[in-house]
Amino acid sequence: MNSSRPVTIKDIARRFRCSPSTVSRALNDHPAINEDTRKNIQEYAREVGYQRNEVSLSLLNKKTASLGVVVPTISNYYETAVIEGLHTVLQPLGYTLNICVTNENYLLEKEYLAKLLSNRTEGIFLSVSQETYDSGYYEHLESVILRKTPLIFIDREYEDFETSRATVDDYHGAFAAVEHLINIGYKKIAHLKGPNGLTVSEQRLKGYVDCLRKYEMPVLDELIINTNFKVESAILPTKRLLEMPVPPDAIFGVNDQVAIGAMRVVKDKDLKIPQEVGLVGFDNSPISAYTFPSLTTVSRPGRKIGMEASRLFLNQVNGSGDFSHESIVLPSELVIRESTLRI
Amino acid sequence: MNSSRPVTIKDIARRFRCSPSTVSRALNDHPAINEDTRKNIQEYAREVGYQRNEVSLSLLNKKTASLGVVVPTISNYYETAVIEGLHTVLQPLGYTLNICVTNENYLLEKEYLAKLLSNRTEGIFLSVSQETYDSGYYEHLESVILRKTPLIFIDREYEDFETSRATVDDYHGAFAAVEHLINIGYKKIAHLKGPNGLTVSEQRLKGYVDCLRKYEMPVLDELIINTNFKVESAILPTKRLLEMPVPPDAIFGVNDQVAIGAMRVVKDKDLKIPQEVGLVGFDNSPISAYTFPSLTTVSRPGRKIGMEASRLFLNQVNGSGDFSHESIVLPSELVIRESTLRI
DNA sequence: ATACTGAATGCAAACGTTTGAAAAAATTTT
DNA sequence: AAAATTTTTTCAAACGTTTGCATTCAGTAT
Repeated sequence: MNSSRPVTIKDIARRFRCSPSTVSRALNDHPAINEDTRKNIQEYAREVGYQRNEVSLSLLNKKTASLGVVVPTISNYYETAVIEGLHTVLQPLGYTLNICVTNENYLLEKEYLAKLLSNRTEGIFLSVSQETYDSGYYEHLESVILRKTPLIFIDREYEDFETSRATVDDYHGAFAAVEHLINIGYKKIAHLKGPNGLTVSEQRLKGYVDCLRKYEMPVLDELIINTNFKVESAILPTKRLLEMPVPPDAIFGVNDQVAIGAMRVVKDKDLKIPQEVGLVGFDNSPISAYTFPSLTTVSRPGRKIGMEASRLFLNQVNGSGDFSHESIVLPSELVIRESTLRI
Repeated sequence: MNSSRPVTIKDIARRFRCSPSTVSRALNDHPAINEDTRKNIQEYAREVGYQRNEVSLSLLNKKTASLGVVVPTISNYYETAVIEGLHTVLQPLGYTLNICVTNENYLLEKEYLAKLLSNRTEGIFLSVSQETYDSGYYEHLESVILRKTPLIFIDREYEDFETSRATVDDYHGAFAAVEHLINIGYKKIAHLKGPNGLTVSEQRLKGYVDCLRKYEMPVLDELIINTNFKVESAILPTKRLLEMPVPPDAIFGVNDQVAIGAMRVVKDKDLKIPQEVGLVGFDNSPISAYTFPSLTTVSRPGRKIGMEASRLFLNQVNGSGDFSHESIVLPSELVIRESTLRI
């Protein structure tokens, strides 16, 4: 059934009773080839739909022009934005992106990295899975380092390796968000935090905590509740918060999804936003501008992160002499909208 | 700088003063290899971090185990769900997914397909770009067909080719949505449609139109307005609708994003949902359940589509004898929520 | 006629791996 | 000790392409 073997240079050579070298040169417009020969061969090649076998070329040149992108998920606005950013820069340069989704799973991550190396990928963009982060097992990265395959961390970093990384300044973003709430006059600010162990979760939590401390407000454990970044994971925690004897008057969600989940619960309780409860998210996802009320949030430039990460990669590849390992931290910006617009 | 050439079988052979064949067999646990030799070689290989060069194997076996996924965008819930579905089925079978984003651009799509073929991809999942669809140029697919590379259409189909495809029943989903609005008692139903030319847009529009006709309601051009699937593209059209002398009392959005945009505008005008204006979306994206009010929508099983598409691919590959071209149409289901819960 | 130039083509090796068949080495049987 | 058998290893080809160097074949200058 799959009988139609792709046409090769040898096939063409046989047809013209010449050597493969001649065909190769003809197809590549080598000057030493007779004009007629060239034309005939090129025409015939087009006719039979010849297409260069890049696999053999990869083997010969030890260049694959393919890059690995290993991420925990792609069902998020932010992650897809990052990929888009990578794409924007790297596609025009001829690179192919190999996107691998780990589902926050250590074993899968390990497997993917091994596979990418086996496939002689020329560079890897990695946002480590939560399991990896939790466990602290980073042996699977050793081989990447050993092979000197450029490795760029995205967001979730690992400090023991000398690698480049591009991250967003989660800490200051969170800090600014909470400071904004305090400035407006909210007195009891809760935080729906992300999964334990992840840099993003921890950094945002730290921004929240440090800001409260700076303004000498108490940091209460019962006001810090876990979520898994998804809308529905915010529902129960928010309910719990609002049923406290003295409920919080503001909620800082670890991302927009969670904040929107909280918004729903607040409204179900017939509490006014922002008058009775203030709400802040994180990400500045497209939808955050169109909820009712619109959501105050912290922008997180995913596209830019992708583009910066590409730049870091290219620096390493083109870099003369030593690798120049760089750490890029993009600022995150507070975007004030209706959900905190207390008058 | 990139001085650390990966260790090859030849390197190991030299080290043990034996032939590459022996090393290869030792590494693959071939029975004809002496136990000691095997152990020594395997241990050494592990030590120096040997990793099989899959590129050379691909060349030898004419198998790449890589599949192309060509989609217009990945910044959508639905598309990422499809990819997740593909992933779920194909990753465990050892396939690598090569995700290519065309940005609805014909030239890029063409380029990607050529590249995938050159890289000897073993199958291609394609959701054609809008430009392709509009222009009707499908020549770039000829070579895929010619090479008998399994080609699975996702969503947007092209009827001139004998290929498999997996799509959602947009037509009946839309029909059901509008019928539901009519049943509840809405009298003047507008439609925020998707970009012209795309199957999804057209099918949903057709469902809308046919349903109105069935119930002998007028189909008014001024109630059908274009959007580009994004939230913000719904804002102006909805404003225009609501400023009509006799505004519509229900709006059917081509997707959830658009419906949520409309929701925002309706609320800005202080109109009650669902009492004064009914709203329906399409996709059943996670957020649609948590807007306020929650959004009635039509489910669109992206994950399932991905899994079905995988199945179609596997059928073709494993299929004895002729290709069995199949067309899978998954049903879409109405999910009734608060935005149409008129009492 | 002979040597020299230049154009056009072919040869062979290389990239890293696998594999059937042949060869070599070790072991057993007579 | 020779023959037969078994175990272990090597050879060589193959996958498709490129490329430096050699070769061939004209044509031109001496």
